[in-house]
Amino acid sequence: MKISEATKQAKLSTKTVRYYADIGLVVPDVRAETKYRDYDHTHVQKLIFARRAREFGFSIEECRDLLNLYQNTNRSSSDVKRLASARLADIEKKQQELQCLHDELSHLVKSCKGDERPDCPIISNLAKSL
Amino acid sequence: MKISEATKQAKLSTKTVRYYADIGLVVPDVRAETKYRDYDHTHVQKLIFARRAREFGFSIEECRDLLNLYQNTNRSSSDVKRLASARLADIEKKQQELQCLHDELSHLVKSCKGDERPDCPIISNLAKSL
DNA sequence: GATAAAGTTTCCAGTAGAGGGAGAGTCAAG
DNA sequence: CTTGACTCTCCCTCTACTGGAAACTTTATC
Repeated sequence: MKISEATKQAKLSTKTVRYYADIGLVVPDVRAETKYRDYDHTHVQKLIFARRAREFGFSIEECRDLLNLYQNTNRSSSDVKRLASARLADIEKKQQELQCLHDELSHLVKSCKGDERPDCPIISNLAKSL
Repeated sequence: MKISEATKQAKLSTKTVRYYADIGLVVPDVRAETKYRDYDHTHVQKLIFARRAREFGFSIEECRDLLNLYQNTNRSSSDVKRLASARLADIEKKQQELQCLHDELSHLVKSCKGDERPDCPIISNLAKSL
């Protein structure tokens, strides 16, 4: 199938699908005469797999690893679990950071009257050198 | 003062400080004869302000807005509150997304045995087209 | 005063993960 | 046969820097 059909099934943009071909993440066949990319069902499956992994926040390189594990029927589930656990740890770290930010900023927002006067604890706090 | 002293006080890298000068965020004087950037105390204050705003996750353009509000003694605190509230909403949205990701991924990680066998619910789930 | 080391300058390139658009070739329908 | 829809490659843009090279200035050492 041509690229538009593949993007439709995989729910990705043509730009993204071409990009994934360029970087070797999901590489279709290419019709020699027309230079058109030619995707089959397995390519589409890999695109879907990649999209979902990206949605989980895996980087392109992690997606590459996961796709290799996906294709490798000899893999052990521990290999996959290791990648996913690392990603989970990233998420948890990010969650903690965001929680700190949220607490600080919401405290500032609450303490700011938000009226037409210039006094503003948000600005004052940002201006503190620590 | 020269750039290295400013970076030291503001706790930013020289690369970053020069970048901020280039994009017009914090623009120092320039010694005509040597072309060396010349920072004074108010420049350093702005650099610190910008660093802290960045740490709060404000974009460069938002930092620019906040710096304008910081310098504008006629501003109303509601202007600042509006920016900070928008940023807070961003953070809360991101937190929700991360929570969803975390729940899904931790469920998958828990359900994966992580042994030497190839069966892996993580891979199976990523391969689902929805 | 000479020289070496450290600091500063500009400029160019690269990062992740695409998106936008130009200009040219290809394909299917009317 | 032509028109419009696709597709191709190529280059530029974005964010917020970081790294490095070559040239210049300042500072420290002898």
